[in-house]
Amino acid sequence: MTQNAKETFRQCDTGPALAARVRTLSPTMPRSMQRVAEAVAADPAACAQLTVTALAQRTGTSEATVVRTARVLGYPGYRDLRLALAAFAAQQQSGAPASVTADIAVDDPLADVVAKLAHDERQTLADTAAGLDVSQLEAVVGALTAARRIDVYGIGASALVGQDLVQKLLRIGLIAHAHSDPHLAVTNAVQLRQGDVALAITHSGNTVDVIEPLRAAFDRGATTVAITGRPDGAVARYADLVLTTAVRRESELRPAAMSSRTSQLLVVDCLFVGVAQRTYERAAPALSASYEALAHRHSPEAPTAR
Amino acid sequence: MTQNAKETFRQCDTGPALAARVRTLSPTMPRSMQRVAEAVAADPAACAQLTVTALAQRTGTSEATVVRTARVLGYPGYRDLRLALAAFAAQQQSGAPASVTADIAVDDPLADVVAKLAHDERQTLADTAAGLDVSQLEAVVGALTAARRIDVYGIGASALVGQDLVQKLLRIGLIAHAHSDPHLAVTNAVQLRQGDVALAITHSGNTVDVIEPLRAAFDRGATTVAITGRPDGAVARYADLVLTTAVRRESELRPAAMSSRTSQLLVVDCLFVGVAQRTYERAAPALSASYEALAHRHSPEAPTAR
DNA sequence: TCACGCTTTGAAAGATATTTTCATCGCACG
DNA sequence: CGTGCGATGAAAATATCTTTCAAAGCGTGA
Repeated sequence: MTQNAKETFRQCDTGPALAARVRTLSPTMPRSMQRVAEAVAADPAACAQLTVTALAQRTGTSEATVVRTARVLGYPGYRDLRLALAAFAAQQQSGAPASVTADIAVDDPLADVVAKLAHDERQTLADTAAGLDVSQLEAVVGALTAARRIDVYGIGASALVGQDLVQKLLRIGLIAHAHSDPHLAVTNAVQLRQGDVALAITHSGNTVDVIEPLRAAFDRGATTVAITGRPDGAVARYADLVLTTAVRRESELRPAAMSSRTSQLLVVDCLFVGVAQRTYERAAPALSASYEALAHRHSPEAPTAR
Repeated sequence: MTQNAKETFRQCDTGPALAARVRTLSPTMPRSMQRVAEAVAADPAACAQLTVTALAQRTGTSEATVVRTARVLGYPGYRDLRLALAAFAAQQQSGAPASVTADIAVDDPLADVVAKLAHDERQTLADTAAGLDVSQLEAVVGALTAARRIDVYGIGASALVGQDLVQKLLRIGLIAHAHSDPHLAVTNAVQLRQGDVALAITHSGNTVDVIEPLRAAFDRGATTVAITGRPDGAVARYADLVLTTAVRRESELRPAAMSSRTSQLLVVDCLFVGVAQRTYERAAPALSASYEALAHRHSPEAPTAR
């Protein structure tokens, strides 16, 4: 039979993307949809066995809500979500032992803490990578590359991420500044104009201290970018471009700052590499130059692979 | 045959067993059922996307025949065969595409960059977790918990990691300072005494600017700790305790600073959680207090779906 | 504080998909 | 040349999924 042997592959990449989407989208959903999403994320294998009605009942919602959730997660309907769930469960079966997915307890031995934290950060990275909108990323890279001047706003843990970005950009010859003082940030923001880039980093998407300077830059006509876990947050109102980071459940011993930082740093790295690629002629010598310069600050030990 | 009563269906046999069963049972089947079985075995992924009607049409048979085939293959009905098919297909293609392990090229599309960076950082985390000496970690946590004062030294990218650690420790009531100015670092280091902790962060293990203050602290009798990728480096000479971070190959577009930072941050997080566990009585209220305090800095926006 | 409007939600109607039923067909054998 | 029996598909019956719509909830602004 001559069937259309061409790639009938659909975009429905069943893999980790599913869990990622659940975690990324979950916070922006209404309550009952969240319940469904949680149930699905908690036990995909079990949910794959359930009909709409059964899942609705189990989550204490209605069929309509289940279908709506499936839609938000990117499937045409529940039927397809179910298939993806089955696929996901199969893929996951050889995966992590349940113990590392549990929350960190006060009396966990340190070895477990290490395993759980590592697992969690790995998951965060996978989620972020899966959830990143590459076209937005592309646009941000373009804006950064062309910018006359780049201002970065971040507070608390996000301030460090901002500094990381700035360090990297400086290293390849861009003009970038990190601001964590809200007043100075605004003061500087009003100096920006079209062609400049203002970039705000906030996990919650609602941090006033970084939204204010971003707004100021926005009003001045600069290209504004937000790196946030909440693309529906207030920060997005003044952001021309939004890069979404994964959001994971937090707990007392695992503050949100921890996973958001991991997530944000991945985005920052992507930006850096993207810009470095596009300005390679200029960046490559700059990179080696800074490498050379640093060698002097190291003792003359020869570095070798261990 | 079996009526659809309470016959529970085991989904654990989705794997290669499916193909095997098709081959085993195929010869005993009537012609049209064979056609269905063949189609299923030939391209499970594609068949998983088809409805009964579609599969019947494609194989030139009827819905009834498809359902019968599903039954013979051991499933309660077509719906379940379809789920198994999806799971099977997912398992087949589960291995990581080799492409993500390759180095980042100047002309890689941004989507590949994201995938590669994420993959790499995930690998770094796994390596670090695997390579961490838990007994050393335990000792460091103990020292931090008991310390009167904690000084942290880091330069460049490691400076940010140091600040991250300090932010976290301050948050749970410890007295910690980050130093990235080598002179000030030494000046402060000589103030340390037994029972204090000095912690140096350096990827290369040979950064003079952080080794000097660590040495000063060491000479004063403080407990000295190194977080480094080179436990055989110069920094280890003045470190009572050494925590080893994973070292990955670097390249022009993927500076060492990138993966070392990921690695170092994991260690920092482990330290933080370890200390928080051991000082839980004090840390828990402090953590919630700082959380409360921050809430005021966020706008009162309610999260809503976009 | 209260009313307004927008969002969220579930009940039930509507549409599809799956399963069952049953009449017909094809083939082997008497 | 029948006759019997499994194989087969059309169509009915059922289960499942999707859509619609009205009511309830909730934040917003007067």
